[in-house]
Amino acid sequence: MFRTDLNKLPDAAEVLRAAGLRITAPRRAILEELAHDKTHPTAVELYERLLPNHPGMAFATVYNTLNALSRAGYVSPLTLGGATRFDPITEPHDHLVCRRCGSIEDLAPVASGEPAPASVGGFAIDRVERVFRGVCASCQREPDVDPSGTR
Amino acid sequence: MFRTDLNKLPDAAEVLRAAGLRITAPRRAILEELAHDKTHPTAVELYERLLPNHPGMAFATVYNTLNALSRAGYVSPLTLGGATRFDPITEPHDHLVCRRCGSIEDLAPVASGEPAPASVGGFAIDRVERVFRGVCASCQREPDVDPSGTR
DNA sequence: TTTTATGCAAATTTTTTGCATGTCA
DNA sequence: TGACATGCAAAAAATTTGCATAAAA
Repeated sequence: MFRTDLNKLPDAAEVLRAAGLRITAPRRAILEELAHDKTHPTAVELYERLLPNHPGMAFATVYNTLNALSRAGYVSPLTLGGATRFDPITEPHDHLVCRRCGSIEDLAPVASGEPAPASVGGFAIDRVERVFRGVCASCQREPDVDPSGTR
Repeated sequence: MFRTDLNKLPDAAEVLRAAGLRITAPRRAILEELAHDKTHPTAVELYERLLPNHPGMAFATVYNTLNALSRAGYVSPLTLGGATRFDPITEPHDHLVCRRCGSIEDLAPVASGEPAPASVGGFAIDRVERVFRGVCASCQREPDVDPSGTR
C-alpha cells in the first residue's frame, strides 16, 4: 500500500483481484478512501466520509468489505480500545497511541533489535503487533486535564 | 498481582484501598474472581461466573468496577478483537493469541532485547503492549480448517 | 447463468449511562 | 451525614446477519 508517486496509487482493482474479491464500484471507493486516510478510521468513520460522494452506499457494504480485505490480508484491523480501526498498510509496523487525544501514529518498521520469536513453547508465531502508549507532543503542551486518569 | 503462596493472595481490600475505591462486597468478589482466572475474561464472562454465588449482582457493577480498576492501574484491559478482556496482572508482559481457537496465553516478561524507547519524536511513551499472533500448539495438531483464513 | 455483492432492515453484542436506594467512611 | 456504590433498566455504540435485487465473471 506504499506509493512513491501520486500517479501510481496502489490500484484498488488489483488489490481486490489479489484478494479474490469481485471488483465493484463501492469496494474501489472504500479501498481508495482508506488508502488516502492517515487516521486509521473505524468502519463508521469511513462510511460517513464516503456517503456524501456515494449516496446509497450501505454501511454493511463498508463493514463487509473491510472484513473481507482484512481476512485476505490486504488491510490490517487495529484493536486499540473502542471501535476497530483499519490500517491500509499491511507491512509490519508499530503504533503510537496518545492516551489524551486518542490520536494514532504509524511508527516506521521499528529498528527493532530482537527479531520476533518464531515460536514459543510450541506456539507458532507469525505476527507481532506493538502498541506504544503515551502522550503525543501536541498534548504535552496542553495544560493538564483530568488527573483522575480517566480515559 | 503476583503471588508466591496460595495463602498470600493479593488482598482485594488492599487493592481497592490503593485504587482509591471503596471496599465493598461486590468489588472484592470481582477482584478475587479475576485474580483466580487465567483466561482473561470479558466483563460479561466474569459477571456470569459471579452471578451464581452472588445473586442480584448487577452487570453494571462488574463493568464499572473493572473500568475503575483499569483507570487506577490495578487491572489491565486487553483489546485483542472482540470484547475487551481483563488481565489481573499489571506487570508488563506480552500475550500470545491463537488465531484458531482464540486462546490467550501470558508470555513471561519477555527477555526483550531492546528496551522500549521512552520517546519518539516528542511522543512520550510510558507503556508498551505486544501481541504475538499465531497458532497454539494444540491447534497445530488439529486437522486444517477453513483455509480461507476467516478468523 | 451462476456466483457473489449491494442496499436495506433488523438483530446481536458490547459498552455506557441515569437514577432511586443503600452502604461505606 | 455526605459521598460513593449498587441494582435495575434503558440507551447508545459497534458488530453481525438475512434476504431480495442487482451486478460481476
